[in-house]
Amino acid sequence: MASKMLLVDGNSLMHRAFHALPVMTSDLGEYTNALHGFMMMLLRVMADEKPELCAVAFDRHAPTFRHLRYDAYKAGRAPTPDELRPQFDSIRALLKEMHIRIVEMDGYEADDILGTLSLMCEEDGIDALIITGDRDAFQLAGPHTTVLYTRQGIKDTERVTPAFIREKWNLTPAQLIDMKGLMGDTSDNIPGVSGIGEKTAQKLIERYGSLEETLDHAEADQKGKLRERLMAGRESATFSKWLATIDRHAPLDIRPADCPLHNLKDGAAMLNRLQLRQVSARLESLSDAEDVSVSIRLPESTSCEALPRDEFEARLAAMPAETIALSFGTHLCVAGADGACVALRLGGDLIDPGVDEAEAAALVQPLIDRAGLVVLHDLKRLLGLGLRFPGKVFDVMLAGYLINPQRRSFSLTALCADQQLPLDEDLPAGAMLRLYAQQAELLRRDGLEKLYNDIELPLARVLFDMEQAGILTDEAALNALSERFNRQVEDLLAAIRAQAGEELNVNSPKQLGTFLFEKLGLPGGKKTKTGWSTSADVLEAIQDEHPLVAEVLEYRKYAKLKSTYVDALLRLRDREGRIHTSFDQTATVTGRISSLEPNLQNIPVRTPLGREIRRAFIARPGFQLVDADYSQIELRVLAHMSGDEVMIDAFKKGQDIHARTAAEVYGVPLEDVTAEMRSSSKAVNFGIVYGISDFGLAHNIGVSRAEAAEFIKRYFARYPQVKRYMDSCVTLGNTQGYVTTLFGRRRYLPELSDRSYTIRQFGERAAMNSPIQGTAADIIKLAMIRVHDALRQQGFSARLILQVHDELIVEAPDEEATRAASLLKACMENIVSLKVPLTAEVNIGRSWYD
DNA sequence: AAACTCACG
DNA sequence: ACGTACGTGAGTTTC
Repeated sequence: MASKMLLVDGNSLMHRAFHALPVMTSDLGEYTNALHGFMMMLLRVMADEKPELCAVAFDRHAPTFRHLRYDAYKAGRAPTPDELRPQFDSIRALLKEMHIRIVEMDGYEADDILGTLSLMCEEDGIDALIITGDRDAFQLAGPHTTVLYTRQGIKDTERVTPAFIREKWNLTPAQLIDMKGLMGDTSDNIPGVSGIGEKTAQKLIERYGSLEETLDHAEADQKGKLRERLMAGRESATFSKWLATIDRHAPLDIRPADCPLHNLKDGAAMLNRLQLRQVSARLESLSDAEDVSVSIRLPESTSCEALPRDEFEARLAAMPAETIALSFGTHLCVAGADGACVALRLGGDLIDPGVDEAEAAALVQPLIDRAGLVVLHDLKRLLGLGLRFPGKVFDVMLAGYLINPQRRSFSLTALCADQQLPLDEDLPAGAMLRLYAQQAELLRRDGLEKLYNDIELPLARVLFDMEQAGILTDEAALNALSERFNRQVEDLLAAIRAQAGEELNVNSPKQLGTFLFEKLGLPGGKKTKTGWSTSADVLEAIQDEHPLVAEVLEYRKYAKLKSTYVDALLRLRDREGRIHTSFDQTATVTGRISSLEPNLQNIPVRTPLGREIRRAFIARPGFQLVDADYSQIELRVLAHMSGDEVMIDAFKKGQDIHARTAAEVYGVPLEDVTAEMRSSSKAVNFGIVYGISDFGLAHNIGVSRAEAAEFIKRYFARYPQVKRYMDSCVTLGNTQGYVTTLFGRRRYLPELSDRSYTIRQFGERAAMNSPIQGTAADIIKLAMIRVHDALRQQGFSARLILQVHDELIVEAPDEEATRAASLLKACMENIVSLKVPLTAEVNIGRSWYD
């Protein structure tokens, strides 16, 4: 395979980065915004393209006559801003640290150097990739030279190839210079022919092929104004073409092979000193990326047919099995990389009986057992059919989730549509092979391979085991609660209706709102789009106005507990009394997992009454529940990711973080912090993690917006690096279009460029919250895999059975409980090493309540 | 199916 | 002038 060289227009990219980003400084006051933008861009392209060679070119000032091109160029430009100029020295130093070759030469612009190097690449059989924000470089595009043009800002790049240029102007790359000779370029101070713009220039060059031909035929072919202009502008046009022509023969004393990339990480120290943490993180992940390239020969076309059972079985037995894809839907469909594709009709009706799913699974198992790689959709579901996958697996659903967690569906249909792959809904295995090839490339390009291989795929097996295990519930306890709640609901309902004097449906917000705010005339603000709001906070505010209001609140509490929890749990118990939730690994945009049918991640705990429900979740006889939860994981993640010294110090010292925050913000010694001070500081800490706004904080802790704003201001004054980090999240979201967790999980943020201010604000909060929430999710997922595997390897009977975001629950035999507790705690605390310790609190008890 | 409400981290 | 804390799932009513 030909190697690849990255050619960077240093000046152009620095200017682009500078103007795209707000001014940033290190704590020593060095300007860093252009550095940040430049490096993010460069590292992203490196991650995407994996070049072996790289050089960065800079313009070099040269005051002699020979270097007219440079002066002409310079004359048209505003002087370099004071905040940018010093950053050129810094970028040179940084590139040196990273062993990236800088190329510059008196009298030559960066684009001459890139033109020369790209020509050398063509001679040496190397693919050249030129990164620039200068459209002049388009002329350099060729069969082995692609221009990555950074558009407005630095997040978008356009791949400019000869085909692209042909598409857009119907010209060759070289003809762009002729066109420019005619039209000129005000930003580069190229005069062109006055009165001729892009459209006319393009038409003329398209017709005559070159500037010279155009000018030679002007007198005979043209008439009127155009003829006059062309004839008058002849000299200017020729000069302009010369100005626009990039010199591809600069006398450089290096060749592409002299510019290998190596030891990029040596730049880390300088990045840290400049506090370019995001760049650091990206540099880190860049070098860590594994190369798990896919090599399968995809068949030209797959025609697939449904076969009778015997024939199907025979074809499977004969199928080559280096790589196979299989899908269970209306058919069991199996495709091999050789293009063979066979299917078996499943679960039909009485007239046209298909084969039973479990039976079909048994038929295909031998093929799976000898397969080198099985491509499938939703491993966890297939495990549920009784299939086993001893070898390598590629799950297109999980891959799709990592590639973009935001899409609403990860069905095979949706994923294929996403990648523009045709799909036969009944016989999709062939399409799955193509989908796999495309996704594998995307995972590699986006640095998601580690997340896929080390987290999501192994986690699917862990979640499957957890779902199968389930959790035991105490039927008698649930029945008792049901009856107790039922009595309360009935009594309260009767009391409410008696006072109301009508058969009010308290469950109907519409009826309730009308009654409270219109019939009774209680004060209440209209809040929802359809009418009166009757939410708890509204009702709590008017409790004293009428005794009925408090009773409605009471009623709601009991009704909720009964219907959503107690009764639902009773319904969902299996024969042994165990409840099996389903974990959805692709439901959230941040990387958390969700739980459904029933949702065991929102079992009440905050109120004493609700907490009673946890008494019904128990260990089976002779077993204990071992429960461990991370303490303040999100704030610890924030401390790590922001690098904030104060916050890191608090966690290192094992301090109560909310009290420490209060001490900082109120400016009092830790021991003088009152409960009230701690409580409001706790709310601010939550707010920080959510992406703070003064309005939100004010709303939450019941102070004025101005007071909340002041609070936030003082907070950021004491935690300046948190402030800086939050800002950088938003900046990153804007520049690259997404934010990432510590492990590289992405969330795209189209909201940031929405027309609506409200939606953009939302995007900013999501940009701040997602890396934190997502990193915490990554960490606990890793811990789950470790716990699951460790329990088995060490011969425990104990099993992981539940996850509630920052909490893991294991069911362990009595005699294993203590050891399981230690293992759980150790796994969770040591799964990653951050700048602050992670701590997990463990409890052992017969019930979840305990 | 959407809206409202409320349970959790 | 606008209108907001982040991430979920479920039961009920209403359209």
